[in-house]
Amino acid sequence: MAAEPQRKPRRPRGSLNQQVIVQAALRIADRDGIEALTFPALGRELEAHPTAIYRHFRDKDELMLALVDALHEEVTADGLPVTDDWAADLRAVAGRIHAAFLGHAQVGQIVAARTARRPHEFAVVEHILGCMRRAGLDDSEAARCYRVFADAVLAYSSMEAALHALDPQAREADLLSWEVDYRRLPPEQYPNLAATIDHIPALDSPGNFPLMVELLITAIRAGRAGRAGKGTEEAK
Amino acid sequence: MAAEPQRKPRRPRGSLNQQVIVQAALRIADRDGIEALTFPALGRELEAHPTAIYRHFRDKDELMLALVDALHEEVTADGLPVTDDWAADLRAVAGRIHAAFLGHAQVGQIVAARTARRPHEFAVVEHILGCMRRAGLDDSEAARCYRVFADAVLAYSSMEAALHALDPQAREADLLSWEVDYRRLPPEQYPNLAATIDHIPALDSPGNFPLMVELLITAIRAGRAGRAGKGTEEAK
DNA sequence: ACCTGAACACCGTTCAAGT
DNA sequence: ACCTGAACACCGTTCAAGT
Repeated sequence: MAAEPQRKPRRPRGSLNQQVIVQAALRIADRDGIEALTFPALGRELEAHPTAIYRHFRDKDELMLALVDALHEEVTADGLPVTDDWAADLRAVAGRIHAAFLGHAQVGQIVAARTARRPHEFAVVEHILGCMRRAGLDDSEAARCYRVFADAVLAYSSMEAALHALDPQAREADLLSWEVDYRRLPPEQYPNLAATIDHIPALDSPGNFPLMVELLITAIRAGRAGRAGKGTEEAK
Repeated sequence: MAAEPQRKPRRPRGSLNQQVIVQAALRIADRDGIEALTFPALGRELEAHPTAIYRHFRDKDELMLALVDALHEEVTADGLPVTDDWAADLRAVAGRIHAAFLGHAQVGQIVAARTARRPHEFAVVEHILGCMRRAGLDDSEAARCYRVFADAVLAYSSMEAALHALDPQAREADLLSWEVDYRRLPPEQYPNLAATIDHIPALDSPGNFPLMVELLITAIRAGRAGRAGKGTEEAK
C-alpha cells in the first residue's frame, strides 16, 4: 500500500543541537506543563531517541538552566532602550522581565529556584546599573540598589509565574481560598483584615507587580534617606 | 543471642499523624536535602511502611503544602509584637519570615512555587495590615501595600533560600561566577558594570534583604507619592 | 562522531490482603 | 481502622552496540 508503517523517523545526522532542543523543551513546557517535560517527551517532540539529548546536555539540570537563560535572552532580544528618564527605563526593563516570565510561566516559576547566572543576564545587569547611576546614586548605592531591584523583580515575577502555571482548578481553588477563608475569620480577632478585606487585591491582580516596582523607584528617588545595613558612607 | 535481628520495628497503632510526619519530613529535608525527601526515606525515618503516609496525606503535594504551613507556623509561634513604631514592626515580621525560610532553606525554596494559602498565614496577614494602617495609609492603600510587601518578602526570602539550599560546590560555583565572569566583561561594552563591580554585594550578602525591606518602608512612608495602577483615588 | 537499544536504580501511587 | 506487601507505570541515567 501507499502508507507503510514507517516506524522510526530518524533525524538527519547533525540536526540536533542545544538550540533545537531548548526550543522543543519550551514548546513542551508551555503546552503541557513543566512536569510533562521529560526525556521521553523530548524524544517524541524532536522525533529522536530520548537519550540523544545527553549528547548535548550533561543532565536534565543543565537543560533547565538553558531554558532559564532562554528567558533572559527574550528579555534582551529587542535591546533595552535608554532614555533620559531613568525611572521609566527601570519600569520598562522590569516589565520586560515580568512579561517574559509570565509568557513562559512554566519555566518562569523555576527561575527563583535556579539561581545560576548565565550569559544573557549580563546585558540586564548593565542596563539596570545604568538606570541607578542616572538616578543620581553614587557607585556604592547604585550597586546595592541594583542588586535588590533586580532580585526583587526576578523573585516576584517568578512567584507570579508559579501561580500562573498552576492548573486552572488548583489556581481557582487558591484564589477562592482568599475570597472565602479570609472572609470567615472572626472580625474581633482580625480587625484589620475585616476593615480592608474588600480592598485587598487578588493574588493575581495585574496591579501588584507594577506597584512593587513603583515603591522601589519611589524609595530610590527618595535617595539617601533610610538606607540600612553596613557600608553607608557618610563621606560627602 | 541477646541481639536478635528484629527486622521490622513496627510502629504502635495510632502513633502516626500529620504532625509526626511533618516533623520527620522537616528533619529529612534539613539534613539530606529536599530531593532526598521521598516516601521510602520517610518510611525509614518514621520506622513505618512508606505507604503508611497515604493514610494521612492524599499525595506528596499535600505533604509539601503542610511543610510550607509549618514554616508559617514558626513565624507566628512566639507571637508578633505590636509596638508604636509601625516601621519597626514591619522590619521585625519581615525578619522573622526571612529567618524561618533560611532556617529551613530546603523547604523555604519551594514556598514561592507553592502559592497555596494555609491557616497559619492568617495571623501574618492581619499583622502586616495593622502596620500599614498605623503608617497612615487609608484602607485601600493599606490593602494594596500589604499585598505587595508580603509577597515581596515571601518571594525574596524564598529565592535566597534556594541559593542557601544549593549544595556547597554548586553554590560556590554560582558565587564565583559573579566574581570571575562579570570581571571579564569588556569595560567599553559594560561601562556601568566596570565602574561599580567592586561595590556590588554578593548574591548571598546578608544586607540585601534588609535593604529591600527598607526601600519598601521608605516608599510607604513617602505615602501617596508615586502610586501606580488603577484605584488611585484623588478623593481627599 | 553521533545516535540507538536495552538495562538499571528509583520513585509515586494503587490496591488487595493482613491484623 | 489502620498498616503492610506486592505490583505498576514512569523517569533519569548509563553504557555497550550499531551506523
